[in-house]
Amino acid sequence: MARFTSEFPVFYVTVDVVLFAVVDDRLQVLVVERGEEPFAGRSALPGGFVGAQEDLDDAARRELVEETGVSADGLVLEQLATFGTPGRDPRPHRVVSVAHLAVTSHPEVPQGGTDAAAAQWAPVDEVAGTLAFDHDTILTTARERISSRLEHTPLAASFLPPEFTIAQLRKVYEAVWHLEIDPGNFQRKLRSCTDFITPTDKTTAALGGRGRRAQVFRPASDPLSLLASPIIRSAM
Amino acid sequence: MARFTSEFPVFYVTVDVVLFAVVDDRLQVLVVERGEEPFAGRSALPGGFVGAQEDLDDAARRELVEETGVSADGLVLEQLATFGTPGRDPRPHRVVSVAHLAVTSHPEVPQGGTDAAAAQWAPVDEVAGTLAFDHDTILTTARERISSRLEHTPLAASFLPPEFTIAQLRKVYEAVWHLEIDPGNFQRKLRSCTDFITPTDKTTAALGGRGRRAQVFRPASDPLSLLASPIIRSAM
DNA sequence: TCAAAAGTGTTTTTTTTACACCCATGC
DNA sequence: GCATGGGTGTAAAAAAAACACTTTTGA
Repeated sequence: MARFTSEFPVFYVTVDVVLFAVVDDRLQVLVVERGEEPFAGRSALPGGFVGAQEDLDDAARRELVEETGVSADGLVLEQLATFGTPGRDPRPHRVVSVAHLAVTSHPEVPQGGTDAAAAQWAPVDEVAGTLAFDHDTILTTARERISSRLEHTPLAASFLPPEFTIAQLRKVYEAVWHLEIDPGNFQRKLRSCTDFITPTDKTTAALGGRGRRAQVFRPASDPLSLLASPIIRSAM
Repeated sequence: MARFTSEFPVFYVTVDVVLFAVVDDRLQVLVVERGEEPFAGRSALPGGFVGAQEDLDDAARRELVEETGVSADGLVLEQLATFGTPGRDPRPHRVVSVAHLAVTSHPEVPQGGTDAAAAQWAPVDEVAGTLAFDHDTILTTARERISSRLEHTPLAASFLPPEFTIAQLRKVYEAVWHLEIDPGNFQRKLRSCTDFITPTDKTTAALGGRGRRAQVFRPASDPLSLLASPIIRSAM
């Protein structure tokens, strides 16, 4: 498609996306099964080549939707890091991949139809160590980043629908950080962060569980920016 | 040099380096004066094209040394972010730049000789807003990252020679964070972080100032890893 | 009535901050 | 001596952690 002649080396540039969600109280990542060599049949992160006039994060969003069929609305996405070691792709040409971190609150995968057939959610702990290319390294980097983002920004709400309870938020922290948090202290702490969440006038309808109905909250500011200032300071 | 024909778009990949040092108790950055269009005569970050078989951080280190003549030993370098918006380089081809963050403890610039003639240290506050390409954006990103690294890792020692006093370390924090830190509290806090610094049996010889001689410290672990766990928690 | 989840109260512990004060040294 | 920077002491304030306890609901 493009022909290039130059005095400098040229590269392919791809994007890969680590899309996280909390499903069944566990941190899960969206992976696709590779249909072609190299690594045919192995799991890999969704991703692909960046268009000639396409911005990097646009490419990441596009590839994610194309390859997995997840919906792009409300999807939080930020650049993670770039992986460019010579030989990271076993094919002859040099491929540099700009990895992105993304979070979704509705972790469905529309089965059938497009490429999405090969996409599925997998618990991070189970899939770690099994991925194609250098995607295990990318996944590790992404886990570190997501932990840090939860500590320093209001990102946790991005794992949840627009309205949620404090207990749901707590389960996000517990899933990502892999520890138990005292419900009472968490309650107080989050209620004091008015830049993070604001109460609505609703309580949970009789959904599912027993126990007292919980107050419903919303993120304090839309759009929920990844650039927000530190919110949560310690792991409790 | 390389000829490429492909069904996918191809890119040039460059590296840019934001090299910080603390000079005269101010955070300074190494910039080069551009000799060619575009942006001839303007200041820019040192950087250049990645070699066909070269790793990204190797390229960053190489370009830094080639363009500025700083010594590479003891240089701490980590990937910052990748900038690839179409049109960020006004020339016709698409150029994606992988920016790196670096810190040096000996901010000399060997004058004369190679390309280094055009390199100089400049206070970050003064140079911000004046750089070529999208280098102002890169610099802003780098400042945020360096602040964060100082808070969460033992990176501050990388600004100093192998042996240093607590007051010197304090001045690094003050320069980067742009605030004053209580010397007494800082002393106690740092002395309690035994993973960060360890005392030597020396005190400062009669160097420069009046006042009591200070205890000399060393980084606790060599090599001083950027991956170390959080050290300093609040800004005091 | 009992278990489970929401939410509040209270106490203890730890960390942070402010700032007074002593020590050592050059001028 | 005295100003300057190094370093310690101490107490108040704030934050974090632990955990008992009350409330509200479904079964």
